[in-house]
Amino acid sequence: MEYRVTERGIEIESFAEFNLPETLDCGQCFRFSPEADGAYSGIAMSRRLRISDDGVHIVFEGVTEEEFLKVWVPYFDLDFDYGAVRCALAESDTVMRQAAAFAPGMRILRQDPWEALCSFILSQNNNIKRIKGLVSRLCEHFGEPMDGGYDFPKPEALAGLSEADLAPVRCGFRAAYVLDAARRVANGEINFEQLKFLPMEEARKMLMTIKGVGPKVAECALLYGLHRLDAFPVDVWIRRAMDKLYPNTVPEQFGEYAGIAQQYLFHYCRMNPELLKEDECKIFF
DNA sequence: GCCCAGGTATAAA
DNA sequence: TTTATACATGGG
Repeated sequence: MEYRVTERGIEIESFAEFNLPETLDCGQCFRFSPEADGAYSGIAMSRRLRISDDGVHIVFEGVTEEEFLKVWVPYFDLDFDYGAVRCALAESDTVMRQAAAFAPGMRILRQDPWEALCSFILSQNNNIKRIKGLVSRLCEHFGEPMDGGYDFPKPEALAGLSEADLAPVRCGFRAAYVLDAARRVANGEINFEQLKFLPMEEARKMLMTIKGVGPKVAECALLYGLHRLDAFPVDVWIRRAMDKLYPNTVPEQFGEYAGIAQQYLFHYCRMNPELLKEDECKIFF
């Protein structure tokens, strides 16, 4: 990844395979938000980041060379060729081609595994706007204060709490699930280093021993937190589309990039909800 | 009020 | 093994 050190921070040239809203506002993370000037600001990996893209340069504002290379190149997966994956997936069928073309600048972030697991436990039976609110309150109440915000709380900070303690988060029945996850991660029963390399089916099974973690949350933790691009797509919308598109097949058909395929489809469907309405019969039906 | 939201646990068929 | 329902909360 070519970059320049400037007085504003680290600059790279804008390129088609890195689009800020497509990457940071596609439902894979919940801690970034756009500002009035179009730049995105948020806290990830225990650091605040403001990042802007004027179409010529992408600027990691105030970031040092060391931090860029150590933190943000991995976080945004900048050394990986998403164009090649998009091309490969586009060959699989016409809907996948449209979905991949809809957000050509989407990348799969390498998020902190605990934050991803915990965020997607909170995500269940919820909408993205409210998920952001829950995550935000969890951080405000239990995360370390830092740089005009709060870090995502470590599992150890939550492991000793009670459901009553989590009341201000207003996450309802998910409180018990978050606590079980925090305890099991804190005491080492759930080991992310191990999950990173375990065969997919075993990794899913291990995560699903956590209360409130089913196949969907497990998939999200594996894809977004452990960068397992081969995680099975099990989102209900995607399953519905896939059952129609690919009858009598299994969702692993996208092989090592099943997770990326799922994220393209999810974003495409979420931004174009009419696609999944049977009576309007746009694409999937 | 009613419906739904990036689901899951639980019970029952 | 598959199918139905409750679950806390709040935005549309």
